[in-house]
Amino acid sequence: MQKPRIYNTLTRSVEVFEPLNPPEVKMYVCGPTVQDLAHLGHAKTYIFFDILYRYLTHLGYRVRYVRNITDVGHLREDTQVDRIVAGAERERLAPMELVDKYMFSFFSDMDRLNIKRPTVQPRATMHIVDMWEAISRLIEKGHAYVVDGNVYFDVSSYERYGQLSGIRREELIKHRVEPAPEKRNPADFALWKRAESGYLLKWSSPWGEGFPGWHIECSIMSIKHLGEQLDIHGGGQDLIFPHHENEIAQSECMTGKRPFVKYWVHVGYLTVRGERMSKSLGNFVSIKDALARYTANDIRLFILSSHYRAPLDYSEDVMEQFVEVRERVEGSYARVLETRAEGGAAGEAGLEFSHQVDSILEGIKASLNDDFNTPRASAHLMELVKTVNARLDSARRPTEGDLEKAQQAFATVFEILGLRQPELSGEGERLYLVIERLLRLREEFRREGNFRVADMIREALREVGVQVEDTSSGPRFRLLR
RNA sequence: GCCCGGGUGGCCGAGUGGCUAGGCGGCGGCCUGCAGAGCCGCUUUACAGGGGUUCGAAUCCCCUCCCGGGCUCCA
Repeated sequence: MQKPRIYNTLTRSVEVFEPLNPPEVKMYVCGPTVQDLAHLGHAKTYIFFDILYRYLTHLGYRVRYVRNITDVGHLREDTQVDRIVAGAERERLAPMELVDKYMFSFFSDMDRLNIKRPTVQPRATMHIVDMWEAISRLIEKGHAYVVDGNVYFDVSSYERYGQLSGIRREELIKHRVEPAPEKRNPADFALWKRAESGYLLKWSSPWGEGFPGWHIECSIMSIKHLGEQLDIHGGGQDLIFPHHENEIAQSECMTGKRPFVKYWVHVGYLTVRGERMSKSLGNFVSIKDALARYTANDIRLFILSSHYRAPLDYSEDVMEQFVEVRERVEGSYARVLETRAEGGAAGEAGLEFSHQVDSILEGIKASLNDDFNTPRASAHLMELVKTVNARLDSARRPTEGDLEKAQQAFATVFEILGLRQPELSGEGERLYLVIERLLRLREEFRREGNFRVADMIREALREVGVQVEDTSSGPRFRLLR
């Protein structure tokens, strides 16, 4: 079996993927801070890791996939206020009410995008005690120090600091924001912050009441749920520095084991008119808004269309292109199912057709093995569509074997890429029966040559989103979105 | 300022030295009562600009222009 190759941010090169302990794969992906609605930028990252998860599973790896929920400890730079606390004030909710609201909203978004649920989805607030045990260990080992109820990581105690981001140590002395004066070094970062009286989200600790720093949670949760060394750790490119850099420092100092993570994987930004989609720029589209307009498959095909490390520019014009793509892909698959339901000619799959389909599937695997080149994989998917359509259209009726081959190929590709299979009779059998009766009636008019009435029926159905198409084997219809 | 990525045909986007990316859109053909869908063909001597290396460069080197990102807020 050809092994996949993947780009490792740590080495800045594409490497052959060899997990530490095959066939087991330990994968950790940084989840969202649940303070607000998730947007399409989040979707790009999590859809990519979903494909990574699906593909490695398809190859036979046993993947343990952990994606956390950050529900505390993520400080805003300007105010030094926890983002959850800030969000709670904004919406006049208790902090944990806000967390519940957006955590469940996020889960729902992920399900609707057909993103598989990770093995474990731990929450930071469920690991407070684990965090301070780890912080205590770092203090004992001389990697952290306490000042007035705050605990900081001592960056100078870890000589490899900067390895992931490539930031040089002398650069770190500079700073944009006035650093907390009690820090020994401006680059030191908080492991535990003291909470002022009246602060809503706080826990008691060996250093007084407070709350954890943002970076420590991912070290703790990944080690707790996956062990001291991971195969894959990923997230958006924005997390390379400081979040992941700090995670490496903490984790390796804590466990004494190196490397903490074998492959660091980072996903490029979703942009709008060239600029990064973000809350602060106000150019974001929430996943819910996007799903009100487009299907999950539209969105997934769009995201698949560029390489995961490259930026991808969002616009409605481009989305419309992918609506067309999706209709073509789903249409081809639906025709296979329909033709199969009607019954194909007896016989095995044709040799040539069979070879064509197999080589397309090989092409998809080869593309994914090559640093998860999903644009090339989707080009192969279009090839499958074309090949299958041509077979369905040909004068020689497709055999049962052909149809089964085509259906299996689509099912495999859909599963790996996480595309939802179109359903032939989804919402309500009765709707379908009504449409069929109408079409039967229309056939009668057509036979009589009464095309005026036949076209009226077709147009009326079109107005309510039912596209009627006449084919040599009778009329078919599909529901438009 | 320092450090990373980028600039590919009307549009989106693969491609790291020779071999058709793919899609969307447009045009034409086949099919069809018409439409739609599908298939075939064309649009495609595209690679920011200028030098250089090479038998050969979108791909390697140098310079210039432009864009985005990171430098302790972000997936």
